[in-house]
Amino acid sequence: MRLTTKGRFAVTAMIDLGMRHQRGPVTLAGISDRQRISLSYLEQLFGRLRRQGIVDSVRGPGGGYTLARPMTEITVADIIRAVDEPIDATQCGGLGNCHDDRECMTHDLWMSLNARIYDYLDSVHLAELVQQQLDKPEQCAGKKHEHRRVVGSADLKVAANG
Amino acid sequence: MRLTTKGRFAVTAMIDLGMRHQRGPVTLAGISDRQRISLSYLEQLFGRLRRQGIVDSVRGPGGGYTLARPMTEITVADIIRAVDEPIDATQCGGLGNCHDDRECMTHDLWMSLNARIYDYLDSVHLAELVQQQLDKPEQCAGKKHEHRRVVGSADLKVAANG
DNA sequence: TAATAGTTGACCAAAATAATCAGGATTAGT
DNA sequence: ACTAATCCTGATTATTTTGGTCAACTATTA
Ligand code: FES
Ligand code: FES
Repeated sequence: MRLTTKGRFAVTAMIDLGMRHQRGPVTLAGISDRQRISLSYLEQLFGRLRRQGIVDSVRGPGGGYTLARPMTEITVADIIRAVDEPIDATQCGGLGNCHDDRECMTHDLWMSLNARIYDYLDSVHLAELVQQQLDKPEQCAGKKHEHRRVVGSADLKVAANG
Repeated sequence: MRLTTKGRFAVTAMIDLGMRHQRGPVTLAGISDRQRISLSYLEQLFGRLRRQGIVDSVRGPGGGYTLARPMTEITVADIIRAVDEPIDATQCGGLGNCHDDRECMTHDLWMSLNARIYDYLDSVHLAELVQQQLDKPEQCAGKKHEHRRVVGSADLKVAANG
């Protein structure tokens, strides 16, 4: 399990896709423009998402990407797993080349920690995140925008200009 | 929030420390040998952990590192926060330099996702992980074992608070 | 007291690895 | 044929990881 900007970009892009997939295929150029993510990078990410069966692609003019499954059946963990290929296990790489009993602690430890985090990320569905975005009143609709503190713990300090 | 091998190594090392801090300071050389983590890397990691007040250091012969707080008051998020300096927010960096209405989705999205993950990792204490290791019988004592891609979703269940 | 050895502390630089981007090739609609 | 889009493969950049050196500190020993 790895959690970097790569996985986050993928989740962001998938939400963008989820918000407008009803109106036909969504182009990566559009996502790139809206979310300010490099088009080349998106292509790479969606290449993996497609091979993992999370999205479908339509080539040619009028094409783009569309969801391969309903949003309720796509979890955040699915997305991250697809683009951020999982670390196998530990330094043993699944071969168990540790010769003593103590080294295996690392192995089990990472595996269980991974499992716990995955277990959580598997409980968050794309539908929730999309709905969460749609529920927001036009927070920054053209004018000065004001961020609500949807999250309790982070010290969200935003300097809204205006 | 970032979750890479860096944070994982730190967690692994902290569990090793937690398992034997009762018998006095633990040397990084010992952790390096047991967990197969580069000594230089450990020094770097524990330098941060010390500055964050998570561990204390004792120099000279018989020295090493010891926990600065009881294990029940150290969370996984604490450790990861200490070694893996958190990403600020998004590309706007908390300043809201997005000029249009749509970009802010990224901001709130990442913030809330971060908060959810931190919220979870804050609920996992070092004491649990240490106990989890101590509870394990000799899992791979000289025996050959094969590893699989257990990172599915429900393959590896964790018995927390055992 | 003085010397010695074991240990952290801070720093730098190279090597390994991963993230990010650029350009061209391929497919399909008009 | 032309264009809009996905696909593919390599290059560039950033980050992680390791290795090394030297100084500071402290317990042990002579
Ligand atoms: S067997 Fe995988 S780390 Fe020991
Ligand atoms: S204000 Fe932070 S991303 Fe728009």
